[in-house]
Amino acid sequence: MRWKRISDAVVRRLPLYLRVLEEAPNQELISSQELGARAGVSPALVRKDLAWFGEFGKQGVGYETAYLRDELRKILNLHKPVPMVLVGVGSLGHALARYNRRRFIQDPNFTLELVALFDKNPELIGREVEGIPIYPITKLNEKTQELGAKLAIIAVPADAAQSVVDALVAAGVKAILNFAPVKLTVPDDVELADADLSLELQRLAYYVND
Amino acid sequence: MRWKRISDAVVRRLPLYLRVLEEAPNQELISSQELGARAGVSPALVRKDLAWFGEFGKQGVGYETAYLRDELRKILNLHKPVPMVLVGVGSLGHALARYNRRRFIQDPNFTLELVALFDKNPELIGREVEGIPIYPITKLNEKTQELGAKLAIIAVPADAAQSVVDALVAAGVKAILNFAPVKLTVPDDVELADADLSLELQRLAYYVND
DNA sequence: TAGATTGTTAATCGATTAACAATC
DNA sequence: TAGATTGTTAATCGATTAACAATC
Repeated sequence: MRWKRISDAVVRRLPLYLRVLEEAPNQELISSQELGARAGVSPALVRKDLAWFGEFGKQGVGYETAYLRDELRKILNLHKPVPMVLVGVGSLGHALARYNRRRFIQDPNFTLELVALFDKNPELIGREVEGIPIYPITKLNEKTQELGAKLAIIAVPADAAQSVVDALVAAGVKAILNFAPVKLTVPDDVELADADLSLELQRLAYYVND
Repeated sequence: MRWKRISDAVVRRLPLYLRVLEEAPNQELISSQELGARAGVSPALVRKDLAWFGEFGKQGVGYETAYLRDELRKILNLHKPVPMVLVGVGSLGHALARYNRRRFIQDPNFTLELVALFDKNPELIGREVEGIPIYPITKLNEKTQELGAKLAIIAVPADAAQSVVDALVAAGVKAILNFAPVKLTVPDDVELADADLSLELQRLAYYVND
């Protein structure tokens, strides 16, 4: 880590700020007031969040849009290509792969590049999705290391997820986005984010009054 | 709302507890200790969360698994079928529809039923995904009301998302899961959850040190 | 009865907001 | 200079944890 341990709540807002800045390329300056309004965050919190990483603004003036954008990209490691792998090319995995690849091709700001897919189904091996090859899961360790991927997406069935996580961690992956509906365990130095759609929908059902 | 306004942090954990209970159908009793351990939550917090909705346990004994499960289902409105619609049948929408439908068919505990899909692409109209019909977006209001759907999923491009949200709200939808990468606006009585995959991946990139 | 565990209150912790001196 | 806005400290708010009396 380049800075002291920053709270997850803070890190979560950084991509939000970055998006606002990327959507305002013709604007020279932006105040915490305006940045906050567009990101849905209070101006004070915008300033406090940014202050964890340095002094990016000028008193009485605001922040230089392009400069702050570049600094945020560096903080988020998005200033250079980030290779990424995906495990589990079922219908969800397939869709996620297409989604990401297209985003990568169409949006030059989006530097997260899916470079390999893995599945255990022999029928899928050798095929590709939007030009990304599908490898057998037995090649996971070798390929992941070869490609230098430190970020991974998991879209395998629940009962296979933990063993896939373990294999990814062994291959040096440091952050995982998990779509399988199970609680997974990772070492302290690996970040795990759950994108559990069923859980989210069940939560939303709470707000649906008869 | 059947109870006073309950914090979002609390509601978010309820489906987690429900899952643990559903995965332990042969166990008569469960303590806050055990329930918490399996859900990844402290025992004290489990008890406090549940206490917002009533007294479900017995001192010195714990909670009756089946009873607590049924109560949680009622709290989350999952004790009866919840009709749901999805707008935007691109590759992501398509995959989400398949994913949900299969889950609904295979898992009797999963009562969220996708009943209609909408898209503006004329080529898709009249087709179906896993037996769910695709309607033109012009029929959104009529069909949503007819089917009584109060929960919706949005998987349309960013620039179409706000107008879709407005149409859903007008049709009586009370909770929306949004996959489009934009900040959307809804009235106070509608719950909006963002499932912004790019944002989540960008956040994870922070943890990938060179 | 003795042991265990709930429901609840008080203490702690962390995150957000308010306020303002510094300064562009 | 006068007006505006940052970076930062202090105050507030809310969520989690600790502790324990009630009681099964």
